[in-house]
Amino acid sequence: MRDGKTGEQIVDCADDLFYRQGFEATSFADIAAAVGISRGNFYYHFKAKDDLLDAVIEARLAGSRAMLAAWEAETDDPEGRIGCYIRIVTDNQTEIMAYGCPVGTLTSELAKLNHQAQGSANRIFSLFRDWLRAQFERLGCGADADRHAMHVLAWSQGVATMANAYRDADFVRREVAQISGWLRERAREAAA
Amino acid sequence: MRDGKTGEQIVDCADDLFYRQGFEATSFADIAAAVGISRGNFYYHFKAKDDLLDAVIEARLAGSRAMLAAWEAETDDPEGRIGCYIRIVTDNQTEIMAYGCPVGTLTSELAKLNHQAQGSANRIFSLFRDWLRAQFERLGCGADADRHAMHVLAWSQGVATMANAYRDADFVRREVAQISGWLRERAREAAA
DNA sequence: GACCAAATAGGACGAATGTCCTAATTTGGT
DNA sequence: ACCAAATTAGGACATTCGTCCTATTTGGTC
Repeated sequence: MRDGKTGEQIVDCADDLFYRQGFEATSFADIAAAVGISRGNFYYHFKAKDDLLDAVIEARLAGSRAMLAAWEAETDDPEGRIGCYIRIVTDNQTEIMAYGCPVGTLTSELAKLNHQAQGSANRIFSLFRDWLRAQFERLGCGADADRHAMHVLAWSQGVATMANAYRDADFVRREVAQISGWLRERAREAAA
Repeated sequence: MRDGKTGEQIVDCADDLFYRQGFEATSFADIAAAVGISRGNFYYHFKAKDDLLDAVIEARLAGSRAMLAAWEAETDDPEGRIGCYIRIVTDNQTEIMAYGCPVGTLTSELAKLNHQAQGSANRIFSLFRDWLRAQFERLGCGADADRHAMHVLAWSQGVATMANAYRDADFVRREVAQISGWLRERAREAAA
């Protein structure tokens, strides 16, 4: 499973299609057409669709970890790092306006399907949550760190949902400015 | 179409199932079993699944209008009315933690399916948006009224998404308290 | 060049889907 | 009691789905 190039191509294409069309709405035929292989060849690499979903979630986890590492390399300042997270919504504006947040829309879909992979998908949320909490702790927010992390997560999810509904780039910019102001205040009050 | 009791029962059951399972994941067999009619009888009331979706959206619009009217009857105070909207997330906590926001999850799903009813579903958002804007205008927020309305909408969507992911009632309460504080500040600065 | 395991293609399978058709039943007015 | 219209039931339909099975091809090793 997941060996060599074809396995990775399947995961990459499935990742993309799951994001743009949703998990259930994406069939093996869709993925096979995108990769350029036959449907039958699928079960050599993944013995079920759920296994493919697991692999996609694992890939997203790895991608998210790499993104966090890049942000950590970019700056040592906690406020700046949290700012990196905030800027996701503007950096990926086009995709978010078209398809929403990859994490939020997947977890919502899996929750409705009552799918076993709900827990795995939530681990992506927890990855960001824990990382944000660590930054808020370094900022000196103490016991409020996790609450602030949840607040920022919820903020990004709300912005993504409304950006997807209204495709309004100005709204996204305004919200980024507003939450940045909130973050600055948290940093100021923690310094005191 | 939509005449008499059976038509309404179909819409009610479909509304509920679309919310709990999603639109695409809900089949005619599911709805027929819930209503207690045969699958074939369906096409006498709705000639296609999309027509049923339209009827469900229309029913949700009507329900939302009724809710707004109830809030308007409850209090004349704009801040109090906006507070009614904010309290949705606690009043419907159980359902939201299990299935998310009915409006947000539907629009997200339809966006991914690139479904024609996207526009209709967005009208539910706009119903609340316009109503909230009107309340902020009466509060004296002037040109910021629509931005505040979008902010409150995004806030509720973010809270619903995270509540759904983590099923954390305390988080919901904290966020309600926080946005209520924000609202009070907007009222205070508008009064000045 | 022979051999073998890995990888791929293509089709078969049953189940489920949305849709449509027709016959039976119920309803309401005369 | 009767009839026409409204309503319902049940099955047929083509299609698509995830899954499985079996050949065939590929690529490397002696």
